[in-house]
Amino acid sequence: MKKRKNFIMKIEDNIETFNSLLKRQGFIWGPSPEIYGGLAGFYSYGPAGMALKNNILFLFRKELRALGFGEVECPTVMPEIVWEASGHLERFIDPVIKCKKCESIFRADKFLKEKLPNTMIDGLSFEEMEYLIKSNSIKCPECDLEFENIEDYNLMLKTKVGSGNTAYLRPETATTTYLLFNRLDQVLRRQYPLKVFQFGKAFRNEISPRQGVLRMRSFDQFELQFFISKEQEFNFEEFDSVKHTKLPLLDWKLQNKNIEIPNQIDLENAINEKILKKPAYAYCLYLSYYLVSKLGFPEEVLRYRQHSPNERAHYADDAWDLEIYTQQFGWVEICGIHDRTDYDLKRHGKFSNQNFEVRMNIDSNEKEVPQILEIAYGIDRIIYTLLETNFNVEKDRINLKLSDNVAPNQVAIFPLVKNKEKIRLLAKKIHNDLLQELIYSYYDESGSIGKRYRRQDELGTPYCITIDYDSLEDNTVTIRERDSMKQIRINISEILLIIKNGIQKKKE
RNA sequence: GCGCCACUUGUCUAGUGGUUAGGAUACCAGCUUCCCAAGCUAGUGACCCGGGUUCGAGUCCCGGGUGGCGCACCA
Repeated sequence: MKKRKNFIMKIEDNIETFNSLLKRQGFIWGPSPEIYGGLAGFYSYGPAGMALKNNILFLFRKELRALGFGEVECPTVMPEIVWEASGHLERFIDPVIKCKKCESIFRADKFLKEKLPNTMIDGLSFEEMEYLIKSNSIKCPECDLEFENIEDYNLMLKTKVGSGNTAYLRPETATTTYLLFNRLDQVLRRQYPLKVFQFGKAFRNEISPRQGVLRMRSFDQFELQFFISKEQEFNFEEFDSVKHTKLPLLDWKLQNKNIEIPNQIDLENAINEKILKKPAYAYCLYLSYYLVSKLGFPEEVLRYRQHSPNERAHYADDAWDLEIYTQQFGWVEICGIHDRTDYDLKRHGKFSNQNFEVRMNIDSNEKEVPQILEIAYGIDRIIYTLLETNFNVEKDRINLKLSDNVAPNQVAIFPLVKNKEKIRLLAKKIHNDLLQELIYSYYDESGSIGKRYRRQDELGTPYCITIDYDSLEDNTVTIRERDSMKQIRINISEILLIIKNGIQKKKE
């Protein structure tokens, strides 16, 4: 009889393998709703993705609590006046001209600037721009038809509340945090800088969302705010303890020279060399790095890139992006650090007729409107980049090298064979005991032992514990480490400690 | 939004007008198994949606959706 050749499945080391892993293992699904064909820019998280996300949120919250931050949560819908005050209404509505024939769409102001280089376009009203189009007989470059009126394309999702009041879904969480300023000032007892953060959904009606979860129309932000005095920005206590931290900084002057490689520079030097202006802002760069460093990104994929002056948002005095290098999309912004000055509070003070001037320095009677420094993470982008940069194809397996503290399953428990009842029962007992200790344990008895190891490797589970015949005699089990695939034999009573502290301690 | 291309089970794919829509893998049930995707047996599961052409459409045509690339957009 002919023996069938062992089938060895070749795992392709490419981005398609990664993309299918995201779906197969239940990290990210979409566009949602998939059964109806999907709506572009909207995605869902499966159980594995949600477990990962919750682990990240838990870590961030724990760290921030230790640093004295308070957490708030605001509505996702806010009335029109909020966005008038914040400047988003003006900045997020683009005037566009549409060709009636071929449906081509252009930004009206940019298009006019190009066609009429000698005319001042900035600040013109829609009517004035329409007049320019008609008087100069400006035509569609595609099909030569004359343009008619200007329409607005609104990047904010608009809705009606109650009896028809116009409201918008927030395009960022930050603004909604600022609206709580007078409350926070009281409840945080004027201990400046006030430190707060908010996690939640924000919405942008992207014209054409692409790149999967990197440009969603509904996405999660995690935004930290410092309300701080001008004096404190330059004289910031915590800066001293972090000033020797080196960060990979790519300022805009380097970018202008087409330099792509950041300088590893310590923060004190960055201040001295005027790459950064304010120690408090430099501390924000440090803090943004500190939180991300808990998640297990490889060192070499991370950099800080400064916005050039004309790339900055309407409110920003200085802006740097924390970027991660990905195979699929190149450098991806996962966090923006913005010096928003007193722009937001001044505007909201004015539009709401509130006085947001406070006395921030006990030595002085002077009042001032606080400055705001912001650290804004895109949680979905963190999840995507973390998964992609931790994804590895090894000889005959996929290994998702997630850190112990973010992996969806902390440990998996297997009976070596499933047809020996005593082994199964012991395995289930160990599994249940771990669940009781709030360890995310996963029980699996189906297929061969090797297949079960592979399943967990794809989910990034750092440890697998196998209960075998010897376990019944001497209360020991094998624990197998994901990356090395090495196993050691430990006592059942040691499991909990090893899961909590990592296997390194045991080896030493 | 525009142009070009694509869309078949959970995933990857074969299928150019008549197929019980094929395979791999996954999953599930059972057997086996003293540690890394083994083997055996059985099973579930798909033509993106709508319309048209045709005796007959996964296949051709039109519209829509979604994705990829290019343009535009991305405070």
